[in-house]
Amino acid sequence: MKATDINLSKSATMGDVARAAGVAPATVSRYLNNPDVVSPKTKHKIDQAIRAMNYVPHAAARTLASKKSRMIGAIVPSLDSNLFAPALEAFQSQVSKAGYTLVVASDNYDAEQEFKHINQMVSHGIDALLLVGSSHDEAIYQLLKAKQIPYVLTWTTTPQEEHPCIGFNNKIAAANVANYLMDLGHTKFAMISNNIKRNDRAHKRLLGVRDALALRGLSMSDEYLVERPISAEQGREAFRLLMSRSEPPTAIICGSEPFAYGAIFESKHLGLEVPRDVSITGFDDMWLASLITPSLTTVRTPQQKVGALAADYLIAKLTGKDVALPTPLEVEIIVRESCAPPSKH
Amino acid sequence: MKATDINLSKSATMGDVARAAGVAPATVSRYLNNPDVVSPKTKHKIDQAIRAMNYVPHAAARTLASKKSRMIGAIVPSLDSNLFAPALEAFQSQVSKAGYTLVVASDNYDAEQEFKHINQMVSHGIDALLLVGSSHDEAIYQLLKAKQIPYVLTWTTTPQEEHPCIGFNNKIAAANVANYLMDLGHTKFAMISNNIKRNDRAHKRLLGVRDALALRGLSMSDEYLVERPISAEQGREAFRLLMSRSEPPTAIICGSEPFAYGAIFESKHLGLEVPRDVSITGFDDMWLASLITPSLTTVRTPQQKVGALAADYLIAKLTGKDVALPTPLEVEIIVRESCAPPSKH
DNA sequence: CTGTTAGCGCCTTCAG
DNA sequence: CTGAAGGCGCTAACAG
Repeated sequence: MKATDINLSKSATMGDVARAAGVAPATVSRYLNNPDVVSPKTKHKIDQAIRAMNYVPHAAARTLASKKSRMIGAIVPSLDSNLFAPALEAFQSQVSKAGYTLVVASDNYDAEQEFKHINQMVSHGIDALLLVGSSHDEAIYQLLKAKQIPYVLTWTTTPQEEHPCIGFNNKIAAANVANYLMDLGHTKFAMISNNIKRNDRAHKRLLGVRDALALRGLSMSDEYLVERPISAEQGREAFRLLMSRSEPPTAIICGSEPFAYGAIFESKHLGLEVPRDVSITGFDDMWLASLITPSLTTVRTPQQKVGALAADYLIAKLTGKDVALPTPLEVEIIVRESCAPPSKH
Repeated sequence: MKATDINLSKSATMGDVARAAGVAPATVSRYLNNPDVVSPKTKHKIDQAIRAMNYVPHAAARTLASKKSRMIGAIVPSLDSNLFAPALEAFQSQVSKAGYTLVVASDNYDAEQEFKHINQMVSHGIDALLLVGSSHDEAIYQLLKAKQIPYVLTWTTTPQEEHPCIGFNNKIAAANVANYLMDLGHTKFAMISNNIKRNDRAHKRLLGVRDALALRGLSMSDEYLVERPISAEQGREAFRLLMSRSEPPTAIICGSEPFAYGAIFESKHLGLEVPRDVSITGFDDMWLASLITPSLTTVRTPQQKVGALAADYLIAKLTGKDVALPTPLEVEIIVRESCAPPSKH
């Protein structure tokens, strides 16, 4: 009923608004982008006209003329899986609060897909970009640099590189877990991990474990490293496999939490008792960790914080503000029931 | 090293490509949008030029000139929570496969936020839009209609309305659950549900239960309906509350699966045994359903299918193809261990 | 504080 | 099958 019907077929343009308000288009533009420099009087007139005509600025035209799209991109390995969801939710929240629109894509841990998506996003003119992990095609960095698009790498920290990162130290976190288990007396370790070639976080966690073991003169042979796609179901299978070894491990470090859930569930099917027969650790501290029986000893990672900080960083960067270099986030081992000293026999 | 350095500061434009290829910009445009009408010879020249200069079309300019942004929007209640993640992942996959870019936002079940996001997306020129559920501000439909933007409502089916929907019948699904429990002999029901005012799917599920009960001369009073934000933790609390009633229910229907998980975990704390002391049902059949003890009787909903079909529908619509009216998807009760006849006493 | 003037990069008739 | 010309809606100097 409103004045909507004025432009049912053709949306009102800035020109229309300007005419209706009796000002020049440029003034309307100012009203929109820099209201402070417009006199209250004309401001009012423009405001009236805008809501009367139900005017909505044309973002593409704006992008074309201003070189700023007000869109921010995010590429995650997977939208499914709770692994990145909390961070993405926080990211989207901050991003939209700042008036930006979020563009997302998932690459399924596939570098080619990632590259394709980034190209598409760049073509769409995204102003900034969130990436997960630290291993990305060099061409990507070149592209981003050429187009001067700010970006952050999340879930990682690589002080030696010059890429801005927001995350925690996966290697140290995993080493801490290994140390905790060694303190309990474990020496026979196994690890269930995502593909270490394609997933740099998984890789770093493995390194952390290996380093920690080495420091105490221990090691983990390759047969005790099981690489799987991340899911509880895969965790079950991996667990079964590991426990069927002639010499089963006394502690299993799961590089991703769903593996740990699967392992714990499967232990019941196998008639094994956690932690008496085998200790299990997770990674992330998802909601199920405290509810499952036995509850899961794991490392708590600041997921929403990663998302929120990443957004803050990018937005600050876009706003031209001073941007504090993000420092690695803290990570904490949550001790629950799934670990115990190895049983002697 | 490539010819990338040609335009480090300023990206190559179509004009640049045209000049390099010795043709007119219009021809390059054709090559991009309608290759078939370009001769193989010039096609080759243009191709060369494009990859030599590392040319990437400027999406905003394209949108401005063509009125098509090649972006598709999706607004979901939450990116977190596995509730919509599988569907969104499938949606994104199809969408990007078709060359579109996905724009997303979450509205936290808040109508105002949803409206704001839609406006923003429309301003950005999205070509199509995915929405969740059937209750949306009338202004939204008007806007979409005015701008002629195809859309789908997902997770719902409302044949009486003229909105295209892709989903299943929540009411019937819930009624089936109630019937299943009544067949087992239950008469004292409770339901744990998300806010029924803000979440139309939750509302429909409640109606389904109520209707089914009524058909057999039963009913559920308001004290046995507990409304909570969706999470296992809330499910625990709701369960505790319900079981502390002087006359506890013998069957609890959970409108969302996390509630059921929480209820089952909490039952152990309370020294109750499921299903002996109380039967519990879920809704969605998430991965945990089969792993938890007791495993969860629930209704399996075709989540990725919803996402994939929604994408197919919208893309077909955009392509101008004949679009079959989507029919309601099937839903299936998965009988596991969490339900049994009520114990007599 | 406001109006004028040029484009931004591409698509789309319309001719040829 | 290809080229030329105009404009999509907005912003960004530049004057006034």
